[in-house]
Amino acid sequence: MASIREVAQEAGVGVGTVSRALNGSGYVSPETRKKIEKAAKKLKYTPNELARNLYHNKTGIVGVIVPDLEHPFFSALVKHIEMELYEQGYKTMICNTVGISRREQEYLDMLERNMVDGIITASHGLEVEEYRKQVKPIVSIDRDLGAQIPLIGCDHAKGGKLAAELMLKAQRKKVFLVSGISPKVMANDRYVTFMKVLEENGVTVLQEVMEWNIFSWDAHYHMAEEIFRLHPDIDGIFGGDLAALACLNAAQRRGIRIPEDISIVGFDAMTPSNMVYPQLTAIRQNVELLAEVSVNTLLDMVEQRKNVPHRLILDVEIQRGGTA
Amino acid sequence: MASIREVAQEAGVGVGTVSRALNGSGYVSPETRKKIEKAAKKLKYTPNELARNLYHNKTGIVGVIVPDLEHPFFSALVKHIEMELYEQGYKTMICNTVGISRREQEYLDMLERNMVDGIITASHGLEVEEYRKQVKPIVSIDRDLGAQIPLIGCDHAKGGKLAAELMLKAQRKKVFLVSGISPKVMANDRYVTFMKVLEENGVTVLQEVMEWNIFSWDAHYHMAEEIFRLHPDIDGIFGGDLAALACLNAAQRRGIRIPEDISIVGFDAMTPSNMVYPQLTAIRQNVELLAEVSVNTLLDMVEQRKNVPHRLILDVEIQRGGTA
DNA sequence: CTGTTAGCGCATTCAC
DNA sequence: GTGAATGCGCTAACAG
Repeated sequence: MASIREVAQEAGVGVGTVSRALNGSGYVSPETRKKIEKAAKKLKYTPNELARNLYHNKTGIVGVIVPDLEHPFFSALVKHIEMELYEQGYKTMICNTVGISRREQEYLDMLERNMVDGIITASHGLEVEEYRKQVKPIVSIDRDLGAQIPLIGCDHAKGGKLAAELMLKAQRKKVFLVSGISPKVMANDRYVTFMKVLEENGVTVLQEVMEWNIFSWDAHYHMAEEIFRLHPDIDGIFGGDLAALACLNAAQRRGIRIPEDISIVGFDAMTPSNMVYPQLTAIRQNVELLAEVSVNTLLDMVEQRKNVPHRLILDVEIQRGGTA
Repeated sequence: MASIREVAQEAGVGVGTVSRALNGSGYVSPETRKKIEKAAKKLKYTPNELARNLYHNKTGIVGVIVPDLEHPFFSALVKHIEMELYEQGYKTMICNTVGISRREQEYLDMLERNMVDGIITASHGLEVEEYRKQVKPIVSIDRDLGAQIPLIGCDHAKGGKLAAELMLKAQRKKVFLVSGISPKVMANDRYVTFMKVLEENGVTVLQEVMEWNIFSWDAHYHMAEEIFRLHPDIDGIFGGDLAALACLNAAQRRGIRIPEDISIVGFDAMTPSNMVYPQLTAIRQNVELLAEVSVNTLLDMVEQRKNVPHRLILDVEIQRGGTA
């Protein structure tokens, strides 16, 4: 509540001196420093960060945009991003777009209004053009927003290949692929590669396309039920963790033996994939690393530390479970 | 980049007029308004929110403190809090304390420095005294921080009672309770009530106390393994969702039949409880409502809309699954 | 109806 | 070494 001016008055010095003393910038004689510190303590002085922000035109806040915080992948991603940002002295403002691209737009506006110093976006409802207009720091996860905006993601193609190989090893013949609908995101690569590898080896691949911004468990479960109803003869399933888990559950409910009758492979390998029995076999992406790299790339831009690379592809690996 | 002054110059009017025209406050003649709007568009004027914040001494940001964003309950809670805050025109700043009370303290400091207008805390590592010092709006979830700070939580006692009744109905005789260690949080009530009801009915209750700020799946799983190793003869388990799911998994791995041999009941009934097979029987708290009430209570304080109640207890209900 | 002025609280010149 | 003055960009009160 007390301002720097009141402290200066109390200590009988000028505001400039108080500022220097408390911030350790510039020279202040030991005695006046003592006086100032005493005055500050007496008045319970706390610097008003809003004034600082205005002066420096910087808030130390980074915006993080995700489609759904309740989704295990995004909650883990945000958690690690927040921790990394904290290490580097930044705060995290979060936004759930829940499929509403207007919300994405509003966050971009906040960038322009200086409310945040930069943005990490993992939600992709908005047109690329809107992003291109921005001049301030943005980092994109899993979707190419043009040459000006760094892109970070995992090696989806390799993930698709690994998943396909698991199907081949288990000698599956009729495999179901649950994929997203958006060709714009990198995740699409894993479906393409998965299909390509399997079809080259004479395996039939059926496909179900889900709305790419539907993340609810119920939606996944209904889809799983439909898959088994319409295609009772499939012997393999590949999809995101949630889709895979929903299929596992639906299969168990129907008494299908796993992995004898069917192979199920997920993608992400987040915590819930370990909660089920048997544990889900899945392709794991390294969320911690993804968060760390995203944050550092963004802060390189914010603080103009160095030139940032345009795209970074992180490795993936197999989480061996009991479903494939 | 362009400031209000430049717009005023471009339009050939004063800054006050520009401010009024663009904010819709005060009267501006249609023609000057046109001029101003044209000038603003030409210069791509965007108001700098930092200056506004300084003037109003308000940021429109609410801080949300949780122990672990990756935990299903907290990720759902934060999601719904964020959505509700958004509806009311506020932004969400988040903080993962991951058990480090220093982080909680730093967020309280931000309150004092005016970086956030208020705080909703669901993390309880810090001493109550530190909270009591604060004069700005704080709402606490699940822990009593004194008469000045509104407390919101669910009816843990009823939850414990419902869980106990499930055990009684299944005629369990030796039940294991996985509880947290902190007597300061409301969650403690459910353990107390659970034990009380069962012991009154002649059921033996064993107990394992977990570090209350450990939320990792691995920790839970190891604990579950230990429980079955040391107490192979138990026929019932009650604990948080994660503990219950870990026990379910460990039981299935050991070939224990569920629910024939053992009843497992969770608390929270978050999404992962539906992913397993059979679906977990659990006590559900209404996270959406919890989020909504917390936000509204806080904003009542921030905007001084009305007197806020000291404590609010939300109802719980049984999620019927296949494990009890 | 509109232009001018005075802060919001702080940090940084520049004289002294 | 230190104090006074200037400005960050905006809003609101006050003249005109």
